Amino acid sequence: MRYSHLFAPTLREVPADVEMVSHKLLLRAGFIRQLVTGVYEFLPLGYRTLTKVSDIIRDEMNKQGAQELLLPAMHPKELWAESGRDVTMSEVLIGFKDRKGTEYYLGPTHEEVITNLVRKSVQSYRDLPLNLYQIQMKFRDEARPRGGLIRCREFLMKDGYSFDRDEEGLNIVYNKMFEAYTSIFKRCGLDITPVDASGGAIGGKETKEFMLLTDAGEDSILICPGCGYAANQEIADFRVDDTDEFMPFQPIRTVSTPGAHTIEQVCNFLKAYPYQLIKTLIYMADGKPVAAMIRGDRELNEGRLRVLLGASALEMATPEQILEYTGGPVGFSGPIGLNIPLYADEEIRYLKNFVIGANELDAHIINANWSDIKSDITWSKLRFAVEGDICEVCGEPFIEKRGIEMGHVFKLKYSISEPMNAVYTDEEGNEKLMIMGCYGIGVSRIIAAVAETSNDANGLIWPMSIAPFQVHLILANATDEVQRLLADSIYNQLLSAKIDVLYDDREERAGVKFKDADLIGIPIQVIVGKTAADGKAEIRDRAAKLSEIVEKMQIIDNISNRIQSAL
RNA sequence: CGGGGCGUAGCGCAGCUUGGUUAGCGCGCAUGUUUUGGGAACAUGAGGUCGCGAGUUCGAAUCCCGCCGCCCCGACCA
Repeated sequence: MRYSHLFAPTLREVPADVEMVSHKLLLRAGFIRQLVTGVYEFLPLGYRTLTKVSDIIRDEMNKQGAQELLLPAMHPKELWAESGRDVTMSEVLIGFKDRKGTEYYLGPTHEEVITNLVRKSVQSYRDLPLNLYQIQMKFRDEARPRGGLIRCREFLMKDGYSFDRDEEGLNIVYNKMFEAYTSIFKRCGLDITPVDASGGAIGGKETKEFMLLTDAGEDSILICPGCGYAANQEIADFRVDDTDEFMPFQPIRTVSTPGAHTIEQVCNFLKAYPYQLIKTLIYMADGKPVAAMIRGDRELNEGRLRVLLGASALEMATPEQILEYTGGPVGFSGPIGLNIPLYADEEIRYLKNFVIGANELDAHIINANWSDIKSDITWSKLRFAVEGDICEVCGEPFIEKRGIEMGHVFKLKYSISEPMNAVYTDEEGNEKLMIMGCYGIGVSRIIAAVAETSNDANGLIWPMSIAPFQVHLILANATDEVQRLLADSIYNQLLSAKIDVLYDDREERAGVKFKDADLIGIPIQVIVGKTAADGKAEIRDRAAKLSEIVEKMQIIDNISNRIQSAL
């Protein structure tokens, strides 16, 4: 490709309000442009890299026996009603109507569509297992798109789905996909940490997220330096401190706390610490109220509570509902006298003389103890793990890191096949549910992740495997005939050798070309300049910033060797 | 959805507080001359619904109201 024909509008400056490094560099280097919030155009350079990432994914998926197909982006609403996810995922679904008024969604993920396809086409155990995937744009009405390609409303995703006869089959394909993912990220030059995770709205039991650990990450990851256990904060398992220290009980009493409805205000008013308070949170679980109690300085893990309750929808009660079920306003809820199910975090089991709400305006109860609470209480781990919590496995304290989720493998099991009745007939003629797994990778997000982690003050630095081109050939002075002849000759030789080359033949000053080359970040730069008179060119490593002067006869071999060793 | 910030030429910004010529600067773009290995110099020139709408006023980029869009921070997820 000749640069003079390339559509790659590089920028010297970027909008001041763009924060993330990858976002800035991908914009500046002419890889992407934004249409509206969370929706991007992939320019030729960006699309080349996207294609290279996709090809690596295909290669590794196919190696593990998966088959590529392409499913529709527009889904009839009824299909989503079958799985019930038209309700549970309603916030991210982007819908529209056709001319007849039939409702559709743009696919945010494809479990429904693929399960429908497979259940119609597969009858016998002989047709299983199946492992199918596609690479396609996904559409999600994200609450907050951010960071350029990090979090988009329209993004390229590889999504794969497996259908097996039994758990054993699922385990085999799940492990294969885990292997494939490990290889994919490695080949893309990403250092990825697999962590335990929760299934989220897609459901599923056993799941691993592939995390890129970076301060720019959106998720919190807890890592145990002792045994290597790593998990998303939402499910990280920790050991609860269950020491029961002796402490004399104080007389319980109700005190006036005018205007103090936050933990901080109550603490200031009562001269207490947040860990001496118990906050009582009122939730609506599938329409029924429950109370969850947790230490004042902790955060409730709604995922854990939802699992404990077996609820599909869990949301905080409205002020009106709180008034109805507790008799008091928001900020003064407490367990005494409540007529709704009580759940408490195990951590507060041995707390004594604690502070709780009195279920009336401007009043709290101090020196409360569990013997004062007559209702039944269900104890469970309800809070989020935090840095310093003790690893359940080995007893070492966790450290916390930030991460970006690059991929996810789930064992869906029967969560989709059951509501959608995806069945097959087994050897004995019995009808059985297919067991499913699903496997996703954010393809466009990989580009952002690599850009985020591999760059310097001058621009991007692509690994050979996914660089838009392998070689950036620079004709330093386009008006110098000797230079042009040598550069043309090298260009043609590289093309013949099937090496991906971008040839900067523009009539620009050398400095402009060097700046653009460093910004775009192609790993090998070949500079044809002053040394052309001696029949030599300069080969420069973008990442190491090291150059060598090479005789023209050896240039192609030198480059080929560099490419081979980089791949 | 809550909080904060921003919207003026392709890009980056000033002007707005205190309304008043023809709305300005840098980069980029076009033409010419010189230059030619790290984002050249000079000269000339083109380029604007001041986000949109309604209002106040003799007069609005500037003041008021409404809307839209964008970025950042939190609740949600590849």
